[in-house]
Amino acid sequence: MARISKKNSILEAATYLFSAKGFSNTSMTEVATLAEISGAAIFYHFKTKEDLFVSVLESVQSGILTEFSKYVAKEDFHSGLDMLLGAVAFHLHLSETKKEWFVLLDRYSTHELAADNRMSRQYLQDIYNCLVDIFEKALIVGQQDGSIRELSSKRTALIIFAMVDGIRHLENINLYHAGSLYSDLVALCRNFLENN
Amino acid sequence: MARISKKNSILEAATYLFSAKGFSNTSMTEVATLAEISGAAIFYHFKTKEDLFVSVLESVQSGILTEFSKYVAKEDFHSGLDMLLGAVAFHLHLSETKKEWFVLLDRYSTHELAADNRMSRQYLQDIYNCLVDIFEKALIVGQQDGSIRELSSKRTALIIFAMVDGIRHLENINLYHAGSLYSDLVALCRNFLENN
DNA sequence: TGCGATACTGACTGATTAGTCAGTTAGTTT
DNA sequence: AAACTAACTGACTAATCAGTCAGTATCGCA
Repeated sequence: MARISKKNSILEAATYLFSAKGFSNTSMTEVATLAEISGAAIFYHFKTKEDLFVSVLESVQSGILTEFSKYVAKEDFHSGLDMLLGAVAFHLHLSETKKEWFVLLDRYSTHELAADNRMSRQYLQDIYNCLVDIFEKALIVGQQDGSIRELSSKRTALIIFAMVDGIRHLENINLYHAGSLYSDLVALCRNFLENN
Repeated sequence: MARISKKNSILEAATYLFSAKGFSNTSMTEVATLAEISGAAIFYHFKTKEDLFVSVLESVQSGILTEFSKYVAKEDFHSGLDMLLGAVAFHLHLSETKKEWFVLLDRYSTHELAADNRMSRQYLQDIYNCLVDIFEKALIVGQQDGSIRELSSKRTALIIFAMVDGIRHLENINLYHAGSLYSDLVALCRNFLENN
């Protein structure tokens, strides 16, 4: 079998469609068409539509986790504050290059599914913990090296995550030109965190 | 006709269901059952399902606009900074008491519909402009009375809106206890805006 | 009383959907 | 070459859905 498994092209098609149109607005037939496979073939690889969705979520989880660990491994910072601002910028950057992932996470149906599907819930938890942890770690480093003032690292990490997330949403609703706010956001973070 | 029009109970049922389950996961039959009316009766009052949704959005728009104008009319502030922090708190408060409204606004389908429905787009624009304007006005007042330092009121208003919105989302994903972050958020705003 | 309009109902339809299944093809092993 | 298996297909089904329609009940009003 020279070509990479059809299973993968189903996953890719499903990721794109679930992200672009949502779970219930995407039919298995559409996924099959995009993956260039018969409708029935999907049910050979994935038991149900929900099963397919969980697999998509799994691949998003693995994608986000590896992207962030690659980023952390590569970059080298002068201070905790720089590390945090860099993480904010990288988060915003990744959410543009891998928009499908983040749009999928923003969809309510994703969280509704996670409410009664253990594995989905776990994947979501992994993702959010990864996204928040990177801020928290930077905050702790920054407080140790003196670049960031004293404050609860856990709560502050959540607040910063909420801010970044909020900016992303603002961009998605397409009423305001939120892209131009990235620099303001970074400035706000610096201003708020810096050890005067 | 002693009882208030059935049209209203359809709207109420639809608001609840569209918010709780999403547009495509809510069937007209469900709406009818909850409104205690026959399935066909909905189509007497509303031409299509999309038409019903637009009416729901209209009622949410009118609800949010009146709630905020009532708030603005009632409260009286010492300074622009107090006005802004009050608006943040009120926004968070309203999003708890009228959760259906805000959940509906968070749903992707709402924005997808607005993308090719002029009236929906207008209602959404009204809502977001209302929510952002209240921050912008407070920022301008605060800069005039000296309680808030110099910064772009438009961009800062958007950032603050994004923050508040982000906190709301964080609460909805139900992984973190975001309610406890309200005070941290207000503190951050004060710290960032205050004219040292 | 009777007319017309408003507000509804039950029974239906055509389209779409997730999922099934019996069978076929292609590759691997013996 | 025969046997076995993994990957896949086309044709189907049962359920659900938005929307239609012909008819009915209830009302104000002439």
